[in-house]
Amino acid sequence: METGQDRYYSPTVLPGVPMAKYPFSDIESKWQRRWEGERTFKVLEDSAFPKEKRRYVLDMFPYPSGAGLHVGHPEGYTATDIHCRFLRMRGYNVLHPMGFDSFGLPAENYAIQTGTHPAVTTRTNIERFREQIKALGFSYDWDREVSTCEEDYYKWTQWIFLKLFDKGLAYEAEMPINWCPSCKTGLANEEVKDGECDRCHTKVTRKRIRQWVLRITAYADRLLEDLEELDWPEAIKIQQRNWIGRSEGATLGFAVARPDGKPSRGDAIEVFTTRPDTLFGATYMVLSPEHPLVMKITSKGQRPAVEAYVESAARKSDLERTDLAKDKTGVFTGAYAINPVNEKTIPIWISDYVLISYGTGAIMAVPAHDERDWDFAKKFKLPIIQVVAAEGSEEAKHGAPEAAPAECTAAEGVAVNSGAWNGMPTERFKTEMTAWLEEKGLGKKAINYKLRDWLFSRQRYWGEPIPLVRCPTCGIVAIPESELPLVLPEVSSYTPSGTGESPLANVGAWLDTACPKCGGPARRETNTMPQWAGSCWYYLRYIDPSNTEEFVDRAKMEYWMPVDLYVGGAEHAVLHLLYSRFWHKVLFDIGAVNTREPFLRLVNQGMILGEDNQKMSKSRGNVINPDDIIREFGADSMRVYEMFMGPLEVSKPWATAGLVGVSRFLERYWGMAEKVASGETKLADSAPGGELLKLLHKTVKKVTHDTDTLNFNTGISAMMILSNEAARLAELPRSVWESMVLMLAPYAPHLAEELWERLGHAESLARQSWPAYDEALCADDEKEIVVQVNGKIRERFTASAGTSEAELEARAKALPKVLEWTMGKELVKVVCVKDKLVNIVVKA
RNA sequence: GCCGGCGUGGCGGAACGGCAGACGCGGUGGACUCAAAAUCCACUGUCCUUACGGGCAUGAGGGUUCAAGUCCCUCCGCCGGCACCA
Repeated sequence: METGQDRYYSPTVLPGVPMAKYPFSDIESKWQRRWEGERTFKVLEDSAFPKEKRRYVLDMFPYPSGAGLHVGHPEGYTATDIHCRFLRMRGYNVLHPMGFDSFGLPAENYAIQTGTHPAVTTRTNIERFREQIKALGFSYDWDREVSTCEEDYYKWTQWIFLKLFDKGLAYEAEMPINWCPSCKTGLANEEVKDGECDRCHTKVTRKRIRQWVLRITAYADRLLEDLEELDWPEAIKIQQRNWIGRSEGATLGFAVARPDGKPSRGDAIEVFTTRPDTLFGATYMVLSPEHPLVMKITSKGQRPAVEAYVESAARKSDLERTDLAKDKTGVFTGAYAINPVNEKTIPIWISDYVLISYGTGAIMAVPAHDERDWDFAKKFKLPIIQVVAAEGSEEAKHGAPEAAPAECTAAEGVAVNSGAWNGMPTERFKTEMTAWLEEKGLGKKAINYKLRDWLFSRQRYWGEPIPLVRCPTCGIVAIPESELPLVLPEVSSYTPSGTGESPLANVGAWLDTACPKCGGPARRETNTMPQWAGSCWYYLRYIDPSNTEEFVDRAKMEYWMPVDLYVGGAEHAVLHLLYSRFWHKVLFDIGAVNTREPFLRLVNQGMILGEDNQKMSKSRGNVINPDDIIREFGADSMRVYEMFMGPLEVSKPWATAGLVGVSRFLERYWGMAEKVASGETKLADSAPGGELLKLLHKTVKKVTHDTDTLNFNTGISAMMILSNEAARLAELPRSVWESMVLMLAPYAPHLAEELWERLGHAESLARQSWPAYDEALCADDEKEIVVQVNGKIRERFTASAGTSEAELEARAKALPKVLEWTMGKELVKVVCVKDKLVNIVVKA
């Protein structure tokens, strides 16, 4: 249907949008072939580049879904590509790789439906993704591509797991886990959002199964502290800090009281508190329903009620337990504990507002100074005693009644109703009380984290098999490194087995093996690793992707690491970024990497929304497909438009209409080249002068700076201004035109290469020197000086740059317009800013 | 509820505490054309004024300052994260 002539025009995307005129399709495929054929972007560890002239610029690699690329993917990829091309032109050796995060549920679910092996689906999808990514002309070194589901990759994922296992950082536990009934697999805490599965939004339930767990909590402090040294968005650091949730306080024991009121010898209830200063206000205790002491201390009379409560709590999902947060529930156990500071007997309750998984699973309740305890005490009519008073208040000075305050407050202040400590400020009281507890052997300083260990096993097929065997005599045994990779076997059915085990449990021939230690019969681990495993270390494999001896060569790793710039979506704020930091630190500890942190600088690109300002989604029908855009407008237009839309870090709506402005900008370059070719514009060898020279240098300065700092939108704007001016010229100085083409190159590399070639250069401009600018030529000789009277602009005049403030003031005061506004008024003061303004302040 | 981030023309967005609205889209008028498209030129925050000019404008209200979109306080709205973590 298409004729040669209207090949570049299609009315389908946006009727009424003008056709593009330059032959971008031919140009883009030509240069993509050239780059590929000549390995233009292949990069080696060349020692001629000193350390400071090397850069590792990393994109978050995609999961190759069946839907193909959407316009969000190329945003970050374009940004890094522009930056990398710029760096190469500035003489840097740049590592810029791409790969695929290719284990994961979608391919496996498709396999369950159709019987197609996930590897087949995955490879097809990767082909498609790679093609789409290449169509945008990114300067990746494709020789370094990795794919996490390939044996020669996951061999090393398994190898790292064994290192974790050797270090005691991987352990097996039977515990209630987050279970997604739809994915039929366990989930890490980080993968549960609002009680729903992060991936499929099914409500998560609880289930007890045998699990592999990684001891990420052992690294909590380092994961927290080392955030300080990272050049990451503050928001992401805060999210990680909150997720780790470090809190300082004390643990202390409360003895359980015997019927006669004396402390029993054996049972003490240990609690964690961040407010040891409020101990005198602890009027009751609460155990989590799962607390091991519950049944032991419960009195006969309360037993039926307690048992019923424990059982109903067990039946509730985490979501229900937190959803019903507003209304507290609980049951008295019939037992009492003794408050160690005043030996008062206080009742012990159980309630599900106390979590078994945090702290000790038990609390001392201080209802006067904790909102949750307050609600609970009010509901069950438990005593409330104020023990903190606002500094300077009446209570602080003269003491408070031993009763409930008007309202609950967690604010700090000074102690009241606290015996000898009365009047002591909270901060000091905390330390003194902790010291007192330590001295008496009742408690000690303690630190707690919200972070939980990482539930690492999945009951699914399409992931890295965990390289362990279970031997009846030797227990859990790691398989020897020489047997890696432990290859994922073929299965007849991908459906998870009903028992909650992975489909691997049904592959007898694979399952039954010999124990590597004793040689006796043993059974392989059937769980696989979560999707995060492969992405935890892929940035290291890019450095040495085909090494069969090591996960990465030491010298090469030292050549490139750490990653200088990492660009990707903010959705990985805690998950991927916390997990990889953890693995990296483990690798650091075993001497396998040379830096404590993997990613020095992190930038999150904002989301690209649909034209309706909503999140792009199939159901909303507002999805823009990059293939269509490339076909209608070309990859260069797509690249430049995505960068022109606004700052990289913010979310912004797509507007195909806005794309035409960028398209026109690129066409102008083409048009200029055509005019040069036809002789309509003369390409002059003479040097530019005057305003044009100044504009050129200003533009080079601006584009240099903005490309370096990733402020692409304003850089493009500067090039537009220059090109608007240059296009008017009948005589175009060659040096101006060449600089324009070179500056355009990182942004619209195909067009720029074509224009460069038409300028008579045989070599690609990929490593041409970036244009230089002369600071002196960036400054204006004449400055427009604004004259304000009482802060309002009344007049302006021009003065040569650097004119003294005194002269500016004199000239400003003499202007007729200014005299009109100041006549007959009292002069208060005059503010002068060199090269900018004069503000005359007068009074009526 | 708590913790972040953001509110600027019709739209996307610019703006070291110093000319608010760069650049682009859209719109209006004009040139070119038989006509259109493309291209080029001019105008384009808003109100008052024939004009010259002037007033008002960066979510709302206060404050600091000679000067505030920018700094501080209060409030409102939107987006993101966390959510009984003792």
